[in-house]
Amino acid sequence: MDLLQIYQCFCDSTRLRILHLLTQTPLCVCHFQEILDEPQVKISKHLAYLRERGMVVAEREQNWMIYSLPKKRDAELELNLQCLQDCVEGDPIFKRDLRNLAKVSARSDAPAGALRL
Amino acid sequence: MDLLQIYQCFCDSTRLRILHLLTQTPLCVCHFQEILDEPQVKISKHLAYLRERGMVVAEREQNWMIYSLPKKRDAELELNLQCLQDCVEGDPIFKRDLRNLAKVSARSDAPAGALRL
DNA sequence: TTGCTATATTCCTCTTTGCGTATATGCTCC
DNA sequence: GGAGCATATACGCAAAGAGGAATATAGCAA
Repeated sequence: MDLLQIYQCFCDSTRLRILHLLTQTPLCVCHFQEILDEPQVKISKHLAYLRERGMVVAEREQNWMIYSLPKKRDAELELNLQCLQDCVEGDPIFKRDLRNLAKVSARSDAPAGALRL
Repeated sequence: MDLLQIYQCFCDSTRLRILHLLTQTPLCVCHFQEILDEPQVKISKHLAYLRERGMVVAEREQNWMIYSLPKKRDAELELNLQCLQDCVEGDPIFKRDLRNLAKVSARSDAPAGALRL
């Protein structure tokens, strides 16, 4: 995974929001659906895109697929994720996503692997 | 110019190399051609792409168009340009670009507005 | 088995992007 | 004016991307 692929992954708003959420906690697809308020197919395809490029990893837990950032990330990804977090500070959409994440996590109806906050 | 547009501008290798060079100095099109060793039309179109999105500004100086980063850049662009510089530290292609830039600037046959190192 | 939930994939369409060839524009000098 | 240099734009094309509708797959429960 090189720098160019990082930027390619970053250049869609849904993917940006997904990655931003994953800097907080692992999540399953239905959480993304609820937090981002986007259709399942859209979420699923963007997650596949990210996965093919090594930006996220997935593991199945019963019915759910838990997506997370890879444990070992190389320096470029780490730098850019940090930069992303700095950049979206104060952005209303990303802030709302975090609020929605808090709501979802408060319910704690999540599979064990997700929502490790 | 929002964050998404920044990433869209960053997700092509020619544009990345152009922006990387511009963090060093303003340059005209023929300098990019020589430093990057890419055809004129390719350079010109990527510069147009960047210009349309406010990532670079251009001013004419006689026959030449001098491209540079905007004097006032908002925080997101600044952060990402810094991140880019950190990320390409040690990358052979970007290093070669800098060497080629040094060669070109040593010749100092540049229009007055370019190569303000 | 059947049914249900969660997720992935296929098919299709539309738009954007990237590149090359060719041509146009803008400026300067004669 | 014309020639020549530097740069931009138009056109065509192939490939990638994004989204929706429909369908397929995987796991679980009864």
